[in-house]
Order: sequence, then structure tokens, then C-alpha cells
Amino acid sequence: MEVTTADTQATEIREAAKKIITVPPDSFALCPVRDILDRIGDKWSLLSILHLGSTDSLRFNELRKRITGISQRMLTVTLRALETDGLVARTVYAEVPPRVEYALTGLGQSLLAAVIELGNWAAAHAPAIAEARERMGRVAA
Amino acid sequence: MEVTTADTQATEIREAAKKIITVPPDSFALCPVRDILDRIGDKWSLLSILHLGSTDSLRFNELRKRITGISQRMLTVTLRALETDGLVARTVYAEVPPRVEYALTGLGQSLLAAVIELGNWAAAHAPAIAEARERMGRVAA
DNA sequence: CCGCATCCGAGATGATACTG
DNA sequence: CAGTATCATCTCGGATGCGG
Repeated sequence: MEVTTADTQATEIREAAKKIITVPPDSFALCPVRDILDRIGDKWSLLSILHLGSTDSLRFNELRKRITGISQRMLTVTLRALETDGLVARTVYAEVPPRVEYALTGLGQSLLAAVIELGNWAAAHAPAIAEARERMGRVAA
Repeated sequence: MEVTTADTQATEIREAAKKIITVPPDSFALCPVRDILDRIGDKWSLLSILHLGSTDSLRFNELRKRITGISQRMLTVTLRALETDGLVARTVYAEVPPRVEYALTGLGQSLLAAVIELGNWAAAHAPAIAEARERMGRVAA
């Protein structure tokens, strides 16, 4: 695995892509990528995961303060979805002033790791994308 | 790098998450991950990339046939967006029956590689997610 | 303090008809 | 063949008020 590494990799990628799109379109496995993207591709899921991943656990309103611009409703909705998928753990303390702690599960942490990988790609290629947008902008806009 | 690999990695992830959420909220770099997700997180971009990545190049209607359920309009919109970001190359042949070929650029291929990584995570953890959904389903639904 | 229910506007998506 | 234009729809997200 020393020579033609790039070519080998390119072939593998193509095969992986083929495999993904050949899956029948009516199962959870339809496209694992699609499914994950539908989950974290919305407006707030990723930010929530990021914030939860940067600490051990956070209370509802603590999280609300940190995620600039999120509404109460969307924080609730987002956290519920993440909880449903086993990415976030919700702990309720039956105290007089209700207290609820949210934290990433092991599954959530592993997802965060994967997403940060994607983030590294994004950070590395952001200039190239920005340049492409500039160039197209002058022609089409 | 043999001992406490997991712990080290966990700390790195936490730091990476912190770094990402600390970026000021008004730049392209706001969150490279978010930006990429906004691009490929829509309904058709990822599927388009996947299909284009599984071959060398495809014509418009060829692609349309392969992406089940996409409308002509959305394919156009999606391809234009990907082209704007330099992920897809569009080649027009001025022939009598118009012919337009679409193909992934180098940038697009590298993104595909990153996405497939995420796909591997998704495929590996799909059972865990399905199980979590089941469990929550019985409680909440 | 935490969170749910309802209502509503904006943007994304889809169906259809028409053009180079 | 490869789009564009227009209209209808549909889901998401935000504002507000109520309940545990």
C-alpha cells in the first residue's frame, strides 16, 4: 500500500459511493449518510452537540444561553430528537425548582468525533470554496 | 500513542468542539461544519454527489433517472449550487441535441471522501440508533 | 425552571407548462 | 435535451401563552 495510493483510494471511494446509492430506498439503511444528515443537518442539532461536547453536562437554560439565537421551542425539539436517537442523555432531578441536565452519550461523542473530521475538511477547503463562490459570483450574479 | 488513547482522543474532541463554538458568529468561518452541512444537508445535494462520484460524468437526464424522485427543477437548483461551490464541473457541448455533462471536481471528490467517512460511522452505529429509537418509541409514542 | 400546544410566516420543494 | 417560469404545497422555525 505504498504505490498508487491516490488511485487506490479514488477507486475505493467510487465503490463506496456505488454501494451507498445501490441500497433499496425503503429502509433505515437507505442511506446511513442521509439519515445522519437529516438528523444533524437541521438548524440547531449540530450546535447543540458541539456545545454539549465541550462540557460534561448542561442544564436547559444554560444551554439556551450558550446557543445564541435559539428559541425555547427549538431547543426542546432539538434535544428531544437527539435523545430519541440515543445521542443525548436527559436526566431529570425531581427537585423543587426543576432541574434537567443534558449530556452527550457515548454514541453522541463518537458522532461528534466523526463530525469534527468533517469540520477539518471544511476548515481546510474553506478558502477553495470561497474562491469558487467568488468566481461564479462574478459570472452568474 | 499506545496508552490512554481513548482519553487523549476524548480531550482532543472536547477542545475541537470548544474551538468551533468560540468562533465569532458572523463570518464564513463561523463554523465550517455548519457551512458544509448547509450545503450538503439539503434533500438532494448528497445524493447528487454520491451518484456523480460513482461514475466519471453524467448527463442531466441520466442523473435525473438515477436519482429517484428528484424533480427537474430541484436537480437544476442542486447542481447549480454545487457548481457555485466548485464541487461539480458543468460542461456544455454546443451540439444539435444539447448535451451537458456533470462531474465531480477534485474538491468534490475530496468532500465525497470525507462524507463517506461519516457514512462509515453511520453504517456502524445504525443499529444502536435504531435501537434507541425503538426504546424511546415505546415510552414516548 | 422546564417544556408543551397553538398559530403563523418564510423558505424549501414539487407539479406543470413553456423555451433555446 | 436541458433547462426556465410560475404556481401550489409543505415543512421548519419563531412568537406567544399555558401547564407541571
